[in-house]
Amino acid sequence: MERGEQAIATQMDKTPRTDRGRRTLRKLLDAAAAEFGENGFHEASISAITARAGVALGSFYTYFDSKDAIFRALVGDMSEAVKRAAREALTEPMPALDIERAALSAFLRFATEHKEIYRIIDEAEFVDPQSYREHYETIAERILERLREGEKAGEYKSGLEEAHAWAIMGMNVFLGLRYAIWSDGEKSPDDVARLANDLLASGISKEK
Amino acid sequence: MERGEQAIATQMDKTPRTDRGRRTLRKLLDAAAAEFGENGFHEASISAITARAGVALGSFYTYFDSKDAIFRALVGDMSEAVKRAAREALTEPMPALDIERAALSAFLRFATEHKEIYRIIDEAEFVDPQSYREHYETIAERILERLREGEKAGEYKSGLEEAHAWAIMGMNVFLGLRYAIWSDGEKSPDDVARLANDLLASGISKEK
Amino acid sequence: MERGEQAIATQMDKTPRTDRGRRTLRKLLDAAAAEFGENGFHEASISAITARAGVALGSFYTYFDSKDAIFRALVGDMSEAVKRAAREALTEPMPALDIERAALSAFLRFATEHKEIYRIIDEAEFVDPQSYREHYETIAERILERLREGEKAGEYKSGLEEAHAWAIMGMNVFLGLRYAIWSDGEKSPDDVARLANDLLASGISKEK
Amino acid sequence: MERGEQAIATQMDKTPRTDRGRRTLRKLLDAAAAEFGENGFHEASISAITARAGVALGSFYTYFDSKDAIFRALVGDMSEAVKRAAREALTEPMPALDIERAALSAFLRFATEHKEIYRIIDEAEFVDPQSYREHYETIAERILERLREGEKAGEYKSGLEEAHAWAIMGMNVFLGLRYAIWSDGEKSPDDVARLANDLLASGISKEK
DNA sequence: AATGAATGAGTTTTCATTCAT
DNA sequence: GATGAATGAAAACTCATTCAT
Repeated sequence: MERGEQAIATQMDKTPRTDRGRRTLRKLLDAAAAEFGENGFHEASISAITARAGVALGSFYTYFDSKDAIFRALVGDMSEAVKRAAREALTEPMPALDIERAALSAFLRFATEHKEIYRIIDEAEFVDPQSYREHYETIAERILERLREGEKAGEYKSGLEEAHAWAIMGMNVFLGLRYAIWSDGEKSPDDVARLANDLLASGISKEK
Repeated sequence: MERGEQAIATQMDKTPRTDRGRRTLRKLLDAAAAEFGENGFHEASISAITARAGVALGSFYTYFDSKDAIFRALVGDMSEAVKRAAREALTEPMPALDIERAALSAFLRFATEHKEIYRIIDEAEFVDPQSYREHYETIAERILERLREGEKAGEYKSGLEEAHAWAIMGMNVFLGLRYAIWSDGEKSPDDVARLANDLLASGISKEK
Repeated sequence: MERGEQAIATQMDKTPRTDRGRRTLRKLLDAAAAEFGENGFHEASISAITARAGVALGSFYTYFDSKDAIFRALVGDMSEAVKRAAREALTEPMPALDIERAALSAFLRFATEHKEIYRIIDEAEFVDPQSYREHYETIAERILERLREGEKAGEYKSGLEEAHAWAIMGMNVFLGLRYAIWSDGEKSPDDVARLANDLLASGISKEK
Repeated sequence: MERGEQAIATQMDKTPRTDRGRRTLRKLLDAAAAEFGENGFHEASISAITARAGVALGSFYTYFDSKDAIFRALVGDMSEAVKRAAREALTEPMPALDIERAALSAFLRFATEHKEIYRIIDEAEFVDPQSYREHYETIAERILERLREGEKAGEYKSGLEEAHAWAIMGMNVFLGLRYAIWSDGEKSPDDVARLANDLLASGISKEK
């Protein structure tokens, strides 16, 4: 969570004006990520968050209007972080397929480091449906753009469309669930990504 | 929910002995499915469920031990129903790829009819993690079995493994989310299934 | 508070269905009257009310939706009780002036018995302004009607109007404050009423 | 609120020493009058007052010891202001009855201009009962003095006593409530005062 | 079996007041 | 004097669960 406070704070017009305030806000966001990740939105209590952050209960409300508000801030934050992780893995030009592989690999690595991301984003389906939907729609769009570019470059078949993007995203998400969250490292991110990339490239049918 | 009471009740040793009892149990399950589907586990209240079912609050505990219990029963029920829907679509022998297509198509149809499954199963991640995990693990196993059979039959490449099953399941789930839950019918289940089947068959790379 | 539960309960669709329930509702109303009377709305707490009533905190919400709700119920109840006290003093036909005297006397007696009435109705100005206003408007109307009748009967001057009713009500309310609430009985209700009645009858100017 | 800071500040030994300080105190008092008038004591918050006054939250405590303290200061201030308004209307010698009329008229005018007095003084009943009582007792005394003078001057009947003063005060207060606070100007202060004066002079009985 | 009243632990939220800068 | 962050006690309210009838 290296950035975001700026933007988040702006949305709340509770922007801290002092340095001390900025430090407290940061402590609260980190504590909330941990709490929500470990216990889920409903089990997490404000007082657990403030205890973890080492501030008084009331201080929470200096920075956020409600439990929902900090959750929403966090979802935006994580959503941004996931996308950034992918973006950062894609700096240099690569063949279209390699881009997908690198993106998945980066995502798996990120999810392994931040297992709480699944809980938090999944729980948004219930706590803040709009940002849940936006999260996936944005990612699907980005994938679709890449498909179009690969198509234009003659590396992909023609006729690719939104549904392909959702299919690819689904693959990635579930591979992440299985191998980043529920696994103890039996398969490395690169191995999983390579395997998925083969599937994506040429499917599973036996070539005749 | 055409069946299930028997099994559910068994899990609870609160099997109703009279006809009247069986009717009440059924009313409660249906009401719970609707409530949990509309409002999610935490927003749903026992009293809302009993009100919907038209029975007294206290009667709930004649049939279930707790709020968790009825939720768990429901997850099992829906999980079972999803699998059954797939199974029913797969009675006659078909080429391996066609089986996958038919299964996806059946799932999409089922999800369209029962939009509440997504909420209920997704929420199990938080309320009853074990059955959430079991749900997906069971489905992945079934897919893997089919992959192995297709492999044996020479229709699929060799080297298919668990990860492929998870990738396929992820595709299916996200296509369901996008086209069964969040769509107003812009794409028919069959269209989506065909498209996904092509991807599965031969991937997206331009063949040389 | 001899009546009212019926009406009050109706307004809340939380009508108790059993006898036990009706008894609890009554206990809560009485406890609330005492609490609000002694401590005022804001100092009174739900838990103090339930403690006084000898029921559990949660039971409060079986009968009322909020602290406001029970207060409102109580204001209606007391408002009704004040009017009833006046009405009961006015059963037999009397000369117009005597009616006013009897009404004031009855009011003073009632206020002496139920000192909490002032606090509760006065506080309605802040907690439930509408019923505060309605309370006084209704009483003023009743007085005005009586003035009109006395006028018609040739006992009162002509030209009496709403403002006279408010003036009379103000006299009565402040005499009640001074001699029913803030006095230790130095002047009997009848004495005060007689004195006010003289003022009302012929004013304070020296007749020429 | 043209004066008072001096006196108020004295009661608090927090008298501002600089000009800037005096300006801040004034801003706080005005803001508090507005807040308490609009929202009542309990709904009003210190932070709303300081926000309105355009000063920092903490600055409040440079001038007042507590929320109660500023409220009490305000009640004293308004109480004083009401009396002053009456006093100012009574500079030249007049017949006794005319004095009462002029006093009422002045009061109604004042209340029309400062509708917040009613809320603030009425709320004192709950927040600071002592000053509430003092407020009315002082006014009643003043009225009683005037009655005695009119009596001595042979303009009033003999036998007038405290109760008459309270009756007159009640009339005035309720006429103010009805025609200064709850009216949109349908009746001018002078009209109301004249009408009340007639009632006071000779009552409502038909003369024989 | 059914009913609906009773229970009370647990949570969010508010806000007057204090304090460090 | 001014600022605004920090504090924590206090209170309303919810609701799963129990229980008497």
